[in-house]
Amino acid sequence: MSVEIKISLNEGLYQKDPQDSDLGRNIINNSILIIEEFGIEYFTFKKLATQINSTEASIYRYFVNKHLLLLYLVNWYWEWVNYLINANTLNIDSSKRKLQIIIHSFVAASKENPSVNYVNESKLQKIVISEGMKVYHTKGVDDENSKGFFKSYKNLVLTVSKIISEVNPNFKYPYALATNLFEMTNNHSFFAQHLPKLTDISMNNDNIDELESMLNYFVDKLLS
Amino acid sequence: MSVEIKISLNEGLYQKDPQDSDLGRNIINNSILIIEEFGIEYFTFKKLATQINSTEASIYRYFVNKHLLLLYLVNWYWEWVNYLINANTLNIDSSKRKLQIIIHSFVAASKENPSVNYVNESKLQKIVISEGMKVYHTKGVDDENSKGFFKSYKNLVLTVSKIISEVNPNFKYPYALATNLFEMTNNHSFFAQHLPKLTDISMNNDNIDELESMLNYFVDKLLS
DNA sequence: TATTAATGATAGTAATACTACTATAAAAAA
DNA sequence: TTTTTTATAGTAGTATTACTATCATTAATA
Repeated sequence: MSVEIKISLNEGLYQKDPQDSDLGRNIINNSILIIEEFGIEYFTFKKLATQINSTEASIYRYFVNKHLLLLYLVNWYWEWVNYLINANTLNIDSSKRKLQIIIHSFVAASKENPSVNYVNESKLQKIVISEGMKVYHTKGVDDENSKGFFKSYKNLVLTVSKIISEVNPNFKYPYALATNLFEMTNNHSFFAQHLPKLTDISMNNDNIDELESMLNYFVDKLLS
Repeated sequence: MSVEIKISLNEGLYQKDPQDSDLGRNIINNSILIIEEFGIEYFTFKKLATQINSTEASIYRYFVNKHLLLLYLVNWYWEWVNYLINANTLNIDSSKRKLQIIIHSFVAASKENPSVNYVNESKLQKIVISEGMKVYHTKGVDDENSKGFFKSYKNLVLTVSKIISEVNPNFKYPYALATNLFEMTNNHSFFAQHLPKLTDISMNNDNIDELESMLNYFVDKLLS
C-alpha cells in the first residue's frame, strides 16, 4: 500500500523528464547515492554512467550538466518539504502549532515515510545540507531565477512566511525568518557534524532534538 | 599616513607566503578582481596567470589549487573583520553597544578604510558573500578543519559569542547566534540582490541600513 | 665571484565537460 | 504487418582544466 506522489518540477530543469523512464529514474537514484557519498565536486556524468551501465551521452539527454542535475535534486527536496508541510498542517488550527510542525519538517524531513522509491530522501537531505546553497551561489542566478528555477524555494518560503505572519502580524521580517529557519536548519546540522565550534548543538548519531529545540526557541522569542 | 596591518594566516593555506613578494601580492590582488567579477567556477590559474603576465607554474608555487586560494582569501576576510571588531569596540563599555558595532562591522566591513593596498576589501566582501560558504562545504572539511584552516572563523565566532553572553548570560545559544549573524548578513545581502522573494530587505544601490536594522532587531529580541 | 632563490618558458598528462554521429532494439503508428 | 519513431548504447573526438616536471634566466646574497 503506497500513495503515489508525483513531484512536478519546472520543465527547464531537465531536457527530458527523468521521472518518465527507467534510465531517468536510475539517473536520479544513483546520482543521489554518488553525490551524497563523494560530494558534487567529485561527481561526473562519466562516473554516473559507469555506475549505472549507461553512457555519458545518454545522461546528457536528460540533463544539460551536473549543475542542473543538482538543481533538479534540490528542487525536488524543496517541493517535497513543501508537500510534507501542507500534509502535516492540514487539520491544525493553531498557527503556533503549525510553525512547530514546519520546523519539525525542516529538521526531520528525512525521517518521514519515503514516498518515491527511486529517491532516497534521507541521502537527499544530506545533499541539500552539504551542497544545497551552491545551486544559487553562482553567476547564473539571475538568469536561472528568471526561468523560475528557484520557484519551489520561494514557494516554500512564502508558505512559511504566511504562518509566521499569522502568529505575529506585526513581525516585520516574515520572509527573512522563513528563509533563515530553513538555512539555519541545514547549516547547524552541518556545523554540528563538521565544525562544532560554530554552533551550540551537539549532534552525534542522529539526535536532532537539540536543533529542533533551538529553532523553536528562536521563533518563540522573535515572534513574542 | 597609513597604519600597516599585517594579517597573519595559517601557514598551511599557502605554499609560499604571497604577502612577501610582488608576484604573491599580485596573485592576491588580481585573483580578487577576477573571482569577484566572474565567480570562482570561471576562475582558473591559467586565466590569472595571463592577466598578471605570469605563468600557471609560478602561481602553483604559492597555492596548491584554487580552492586553497579562495580559502586563503576568505580567511583573510575573517581575520580582517575580527581586527575591525577589536579595534572598534576597544573603548566601548556597554556590551549591547559592542554587539551593535559587531553587526555594523559584518554589514559594512567593506566601507571601512582600506588597510592593505593589494586587497580590495569591498570586492573581497562580495566574494565572501557569494562564494564564502563554499570553502567549508566540501568533503575535505574535516581534514582541513583539523589543520586549522577555519580557525579564523571559529575565532571570530568565539569573540562574538562572548559579547552575546555578556549581554545575556542566560542565553543558551551564543555560538549559534554569532555564526548566524555572520551568515545572515551575507545571505541576505545576496538575497536582496538576487532572490528578493527570500528576504524582507530591499537593497538597491548600496543601502545597507535595512539589513543592519534587521540584524539588530533579531539580536535585541533574542537576547531580551 | 659563486651560490641560491625566484620566476619564466615550455612541454606533457590525465581527467573533465562536453558534441556529434552511427547503430540497434523496442514501441507506436500506419 | 510494415514502417516510423523513440530511446538508448557505442564510439570517437575536442577544448579546457588541473595539474607536474624540467630547464633557462635573472636578481639577490654570501
